[in-house]
Formats: sequence, C-alpha cells, structure tokens
Amino acid sequence: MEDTLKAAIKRALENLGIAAPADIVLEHPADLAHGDYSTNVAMVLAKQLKQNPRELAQKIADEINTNKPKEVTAVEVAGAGFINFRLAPEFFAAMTKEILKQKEKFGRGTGLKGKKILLEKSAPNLFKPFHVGHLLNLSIGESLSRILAASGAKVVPVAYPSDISLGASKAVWAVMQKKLANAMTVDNLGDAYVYGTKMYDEDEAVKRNIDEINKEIYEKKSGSALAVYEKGRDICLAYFKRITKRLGSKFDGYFFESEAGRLGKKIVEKHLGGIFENGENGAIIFPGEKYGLHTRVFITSAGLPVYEAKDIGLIELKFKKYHPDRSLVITDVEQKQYFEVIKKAATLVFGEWGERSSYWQHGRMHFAGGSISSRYGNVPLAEDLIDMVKGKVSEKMSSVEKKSRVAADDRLVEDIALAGLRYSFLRTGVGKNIIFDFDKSLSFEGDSGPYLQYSYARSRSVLRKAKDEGIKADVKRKIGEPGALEKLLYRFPEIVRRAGEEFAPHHIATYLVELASAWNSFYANNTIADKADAGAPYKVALASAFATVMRNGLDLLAIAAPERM
RNA sequence: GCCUUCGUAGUUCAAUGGAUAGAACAGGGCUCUUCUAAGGCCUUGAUGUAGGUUCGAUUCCUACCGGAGGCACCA
Repeated sequence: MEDTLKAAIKRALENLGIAAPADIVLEHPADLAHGDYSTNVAMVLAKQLKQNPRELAQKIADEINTNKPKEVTAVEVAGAGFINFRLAPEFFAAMTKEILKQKEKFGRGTGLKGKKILLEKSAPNLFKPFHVGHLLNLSIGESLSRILAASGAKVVPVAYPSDISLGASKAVWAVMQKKLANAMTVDNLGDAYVYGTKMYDEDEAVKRNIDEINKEIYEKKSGSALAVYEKGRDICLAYFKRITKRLGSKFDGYFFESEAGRLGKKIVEKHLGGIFENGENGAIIFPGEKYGLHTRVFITSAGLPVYEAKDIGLIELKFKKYHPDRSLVITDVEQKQYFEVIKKAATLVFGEWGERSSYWQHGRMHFAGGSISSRYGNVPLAEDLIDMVKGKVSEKMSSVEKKSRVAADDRLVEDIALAGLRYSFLRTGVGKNIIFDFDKSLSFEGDSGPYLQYSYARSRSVLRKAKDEGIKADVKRKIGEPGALEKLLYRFPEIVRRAGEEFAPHHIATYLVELASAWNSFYANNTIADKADAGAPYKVALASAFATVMRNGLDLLAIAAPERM
C-alpha cells in the first residue's frame, strides 16, 4: 500500500515538473481523524521551491486526484501542508481477510531474515536470591527474543549465570560459619549471601578469610570450601532452571562465569603490554582513559579475573560456539559505561567479534511507597512478588461480579498475575527507570496486562457464541464505514517491525492497549444477536481478526492469552 | 569534580523534527432484561528554566536547575 501511494505521489510530482525527493516520507497520522496515511512532501519541497506549502500541497493533491489509486477514496490537504489519504472500505476488508488467512503468522516480518542473533536473556548471580531485578531483565530479554524472531532472525537465547564470584565466596563462608553445609537450600543460601556480604564489609578478619576462600574456589583447590561451593552452585543452578521455566523462558545454552573467567584471564595476559597494561600493585588494567572511557581493572593484584576479564572470555566462548551475526546482552543501565569499556577492549582484542557485540540497557526499578520489603532490603524476591500479585488476582476474581463464571484455577491466576507484572515492565521505553508501586503499577484496569487479556477473552467469547449460532465470518458484509478497529488492525506488522528495529517492546504494548480500546468500544456498540442478524458475519470477522492480532501481540510480550477470565 | 541518562496532567507512562501533545489511574457525571462492567460513554488537567537551529521543537544544540546512575582491584 505504501508503495502504491509513494508511486502516486511521485507520478504527480513528475507531472507538475517537480523533482521528487529521494525519500518520500509517508506515515500514519497520529490522529485517525486525519486519514490513514499522510505525507509531508509539500512542506519539504515548499522551501526549496520558495512556494507557499499549503498551495503547493493543494496542487500536488489535485494532481494525484486526477489519477488516484483505486484504494484511495480521498486526498485532502490539511494543517500546515500535509496531504492526507483516506482509504476505501474495500482495502480494510481485504486486510481483515488477510489477517484471518495468516493467523499466527500475521505480524511476522523478514527484516532480519538470515541473521543469527545470540541473545543473553539472563545473567543472574547464582548465589544471590533471584529478585525482581532479575525478573525485569528476563521479561525484557524474553520479549526481545520473541520480537527479533518475529522479524525473521534466528534467535539463540542463552543464559550467563554467575557461578563464581566474590559474592559466591561470601555465601560459602557464611554457610561454613553457620555449619549449614549439609542443610543448604535456596533460602538459607540467600540468607548466607546477605550475612556474608554484611560481615565482609564490617569485619577485617572475615574479609581476609573470605578472600582466601575466594582464591581457593577460583583455583579449584580441593577442601571444604570447594565442596560447599560446588554443592551450593548445583542447588542454585537447579533453582534458576526451575524459576526460568516457570516464567516460560528457555535457553539454548548456558555459559558459566567460571569458564569465561579462566579463558578471559588467558586472553588478557596474552595482550599485556599491548592492549592491557600493568596497574598498581600488579593488577592488570585496560587504560580506557585513552579512549575517553573509564580505566578499569581486569585482573586483580591477587591474579584473579574480575567481571571485566570474564566478559572478554565470554565473547570468545559465544562466538566460537555459535558464530552469531550479532551478540546481544541485556543489562541494567548502571552498567552502561562499564560495557562501553568492554566493547572497546573487545574490539581491540577480537576485531569483528567486538563490533558485533552490543550491550543494551534497561532501566532500574525503583520501589515507591515502601509497600514492599523483604529480608534482602527493599528489593523483593521474584517469587514473593509473583505470589503477592497472585493473591491480589484471586481476591479480584472471588469478589468479581456475578457474570464472571470462571473458576480461579492456579494456572489462570498465575497467567493474569504475570501479565500484570510483565506489562508494567514492558510498557515503558527501554532504558528508562521503572517506578514500581505495588498498588498502582498493578492495576488490573485500563493500561494494564489484564486489560489486554480481558479484551482477548471477550473476543473469544463472541467467537464461541458465533459458533453456537452457526454464524460464519465474512468480511464482505460491511456495516458502515471502517472504524478505529479496522484502521488499527492492519498496522500490527509495522509495529512489530519497529519494535524489532529499535529493540523496543513497549511499542507493542502501547499499540495493543490502543487496539484493545478500539475493540472494547466496538464490542460495546455491536452486539451479535443470532443468525438473522445481517451484520453478524462481519462482526464475527472483526472479532476473529482482533483475537488473532491480540494473541500474536501478547505472545511477543510473553503474556498468556486466556480463553476466559 | 568529570562522564552517562532522565525531567510531559495530581500520579504512572506515550508521542520516526510535524497537525488540536495521546492514554491510564486518581477526581466529577452517566452506563449491566444484550456475546464477560477487569468494560463503554462524557468531563477537569501537562512539555523544568533561559536561549539557539528550523517553515515547524516534547524531540536537535548550549547553559542552568532537579532526579537517577557510573568513575581501578564488587558484579
């Protein structure tokens, strides 16, 4: 369609003897009342031709009108010199038909066809409790993974659990201190981590002790510390696999910090004197200041690789194993400048591998109102938060009006709770901090995940009734002019494309709310009665098209689409 | 101190340099003999400050103010 309009504009310009700009900008007006497509060519050209933009726009519009494409019903000039196009009802009918035909494929694009993208969806510290920050990270990673796949890419999702770190050693020390070696669980390992971290900062002797344990673990020196560490690591890894499975995420592979660290250390030492330099006390540093970045330690004076060196090793592990066209990592914004250093160092060490690696940041979460607390400070554990939300969902379902005849089974409650959480994470632009208020962020009304689910459930309900009444979908039986619903439905593929290009799931979220709103409005004003209802087949066709687009959209956000709620 | 980033209704978020700055929640008023009222309809209300670039700036540039983050042995 866009090509048709662009061609028509180009033809009109030629007939007027005006050289067409290389790129004709064609967009959807922000307001549906302004038509279906609009172009600003007149305003762009007005300046170089030294003409009044509105008059020029009118001339171009008149020219297009002499030979307009059959899908166009009106060409109008508005505002400062916009040329707006209105499309014929037949166009929307054809698009609706196309949606019904393509079903779950509707929305998929080919922009990234043939590209292999390695996506690091989650990189938790295994010994640290899995908290909402990890949940946020995983939610964004999961959505991006699906969006990129929908754009045609071959996405390889991987996890990079931090199985070895000073933090792990702190937990190991605390376990040994409290003699819990034979009673380790995820819970008391979490407590141990908190206790070890606290004591490390407060007690100089404990600090030395933990540093010693840390070295033993890195060097795999057999002893009680290593035994505790290995057992704890297995428990935590099993937990990580369990919770990510609960959240519907899969990984094609795992890279561990321990392996990345060993390799990273070798790589850094190999380039010592070139890319890397000796710093104070025998540490090995990367002089980022030479490039306008931070100078950072890669290998400590104790000879241990830190995060920096591990990330260098990780790049080689990733590229050697998967050979991706692009390697993407999702992290917290607090690591933005850190990863600029890594990228620079990696580009100097590896060349192309470094250039193909991108580091994408999401915002930090801030908790408003102090309504949430946990033993780990003001950051709640992911599962605790999910359970709290589930409680709220159950309450809502049991108190809800008589018309809801849906049993509140656990699966549905969890689906709705996760929808609420995921939506609140994904509705904001990537990189912006997220203010999370348990009471307000998790509204089930309006701009929310459950609202989208509810809209979908209603459309399914209509389709069930249609089936019972024996009404078949038919796009030909038009009732009046196309409304907001038809005008939004066919735009879905463009939204998916943009979300993929910008790595921005929130475009999907914003669009779906707008779409759901249009559907709910249509729903409220168009009841299907029975088979005798002449408009029913068209209404059923729209309900079906809406259900398809909404389900495809929710899937890109990793939100479940319940049949009833 | 230097660097990064963000300031939009009372609140939480939108807006490829474009039109009358969109939603949602909260506030006010309607609306369930109809496929699910977690809904629909109406209504009050916003671009931090000062300049600059532009036909046109929430968007780009500069300064200032305010929030968040980072700046060598944590991850």
